Amino acid sequence: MRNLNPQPLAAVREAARSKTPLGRPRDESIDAEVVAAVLQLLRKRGYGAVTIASVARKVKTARTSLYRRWPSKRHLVAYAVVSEMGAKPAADTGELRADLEAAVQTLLRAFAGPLGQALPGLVADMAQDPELAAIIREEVLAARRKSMREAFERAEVRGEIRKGFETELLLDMLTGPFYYRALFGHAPITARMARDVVTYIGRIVARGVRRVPAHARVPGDVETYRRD
Amino acid sequence: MRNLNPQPLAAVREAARSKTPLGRPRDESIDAEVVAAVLQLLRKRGYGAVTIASVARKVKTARTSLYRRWPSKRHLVAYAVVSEMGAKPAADTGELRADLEAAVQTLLRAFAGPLGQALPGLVADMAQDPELAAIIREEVLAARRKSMREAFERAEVRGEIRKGFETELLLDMLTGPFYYRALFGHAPITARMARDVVTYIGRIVARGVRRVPAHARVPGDVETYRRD
DNA sequence: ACTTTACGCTACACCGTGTCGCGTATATAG
DNA sequence: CTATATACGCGACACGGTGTAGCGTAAAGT
Repeated sequence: MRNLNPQPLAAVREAARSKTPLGRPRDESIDAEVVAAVLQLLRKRGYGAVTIASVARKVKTARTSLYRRWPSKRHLVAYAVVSEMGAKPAADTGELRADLEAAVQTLLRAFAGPLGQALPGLVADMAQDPELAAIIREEVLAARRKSMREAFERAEVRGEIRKGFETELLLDMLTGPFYYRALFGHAPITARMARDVVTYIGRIVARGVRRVPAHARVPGDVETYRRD
Repeated sequence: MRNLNPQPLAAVREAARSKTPLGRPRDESIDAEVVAAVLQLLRKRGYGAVTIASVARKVKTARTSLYRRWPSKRHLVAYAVVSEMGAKPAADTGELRADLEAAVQTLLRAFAGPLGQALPGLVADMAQDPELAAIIREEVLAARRKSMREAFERAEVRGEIRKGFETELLLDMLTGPFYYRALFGHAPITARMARDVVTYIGRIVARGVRRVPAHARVPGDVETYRRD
């Protein structure tokens, strides 16, 4: 979670001395309630409805109490989203297609929930706060990408796919369409689409492809694209 | 441009009567200066620096004059971006790869300019204003998508690629990575990456691919992915 | 008791959006 | 030339959201 909730200076000392800090302890239940409130507001009324005041009202606490825990609204929302979208266990079925399908299903579900609602506002906040951007990338995106990257690596080791791909680009082509559609809304995000993306990615990396020798070509076997 | 600048009620009557309206005419030079000012602010200081006041100051006009022309800041920014990113001529080289490369080059350049700076804020505004979202989709995205879609269709007619693809998805896989990287910044947008995307898309659609008959397979010719 | 921290509250400063009304400038219609 | 209609520049304002400061009080440790 890193720097998202840097406020408890007392907690730092706590970790250092491994003792209970001093003074009145922080009400830990508030953290969870705030996260729940943010996610609910996000889902039901969108990013614009998430204000410090609206969250405080929902949790029945004071605005200033929230500012004691998070230095800004951005950090608050990021904390909530990261809490919800924490690292997921990476699927390892022994087959690339199934691994990727599992990963894509996770994306599908994520965009139906609060993350889908938060995405546009989150992206705008990230653009204005590089530190926040780094946190979101590392805590939300990196975990998902890592599991998919490893799926490709395992497939390569198994000899299931060919070698030498720009894996990062494959990841972007696999998941980029989801973000793209979620943010611009020009096309719906469907299970069918998720399936097709995986199929197409598979076509890129698949082995078992033989170049048809020139003498054996039939009309229509145009080979515009060089293959290696 | 459609509904982005709906203010000139007089202009409606003008069009209806095809006469000069009445009263003091609007200073047309302001429109162009405003667009230039918005784009410059966007490029140099980012979306956050674009406020009605900052634009008015740059153009040396009054805030209220801007509100007479555009109903909100969102409309103002959208108008500027659409003015800059108007429909581009579609490349038609007779070869899919070259057509796609041209389209992708356009994207590459666009993200280096004001659009790249505006994107996060624009996306957030779109999420809060469905009407604005529709305008941006139609005026900015649709034109680019159309030219790429037609490139695929021409290639299909020429027999350069196979048939039956989800073209919309191919478009998303082709351009989604650019938007994805521009918005999240997890990887740079480079000429190399642009080239590779086109290569990979080509691998998906290319003909000249023959399934290796089972009796002719050599070890390592794993065929996990069904092909049709 | 004393110290230290958290909590809830009120008040405030700041900034950006969007609206209103005024006096003035510039066009057309009669 | 007068009347009408619109645009312009200006000042003022309401509204809402962010973030800060200070107060009295509550809850822990020493």
